[in-house]
Amino acid sequence: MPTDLHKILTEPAPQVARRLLGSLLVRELNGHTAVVKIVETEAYEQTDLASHSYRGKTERTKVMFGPAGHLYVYFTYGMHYCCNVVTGPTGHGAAVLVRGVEPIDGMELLQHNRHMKGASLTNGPAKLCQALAIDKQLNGHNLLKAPLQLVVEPALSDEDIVQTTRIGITQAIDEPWRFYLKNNQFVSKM
DNA sequence: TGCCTGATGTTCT
DNA sequence: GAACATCAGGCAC
Repeated sequence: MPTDLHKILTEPAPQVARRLLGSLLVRELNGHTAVVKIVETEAYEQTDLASHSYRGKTERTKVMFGPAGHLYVYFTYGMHYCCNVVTGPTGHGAAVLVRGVEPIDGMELLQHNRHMKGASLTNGPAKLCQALAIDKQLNGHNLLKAPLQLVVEPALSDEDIVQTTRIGITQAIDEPWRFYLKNNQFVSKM
């Protein structure tokens, strides 16, 4: 892993969550390529009651305790996948949930996977997983490699970023660890 | 526009 | 056996 990227991803999860805004995900599937920009994230730390890693390492959460820069995919509500970027040093259970992405290229591939168009294509954690065809087969995947690559872009200025409390959770709801880009239609509405 | 609910399976208590 | 980091569709207003 490039030193700078490794340095970025081993920072505390809230810092990584903020830093990943504007970064790109490159997905290769069936000879097609889709590129999306991350516009909404949430941080989950090991000390955080809402985090899957809070209760320690289990068969499900072991990826979160692995090296930074890997993908943690989990299945929820019986029908949805959500994807996280593992952060922090190995042995530390932290990750950044990707909640919203903006299509940059390969729109046809995303629309094909979602059977629809518009902002609701990728404005939610389970939606973007469906659009990018991310499922448990990619759990533990190294994000430096195809078919799913993370490309970190230069940090954005504070003026472009909004920081709020997290949504869609029932524990530790007061932690201000949700970050999203201002005026972006691909940020989830909830 | 906004609230409510059903779908559905894995994980942990 | 209950909780769950969700979504889409239906209904009332």
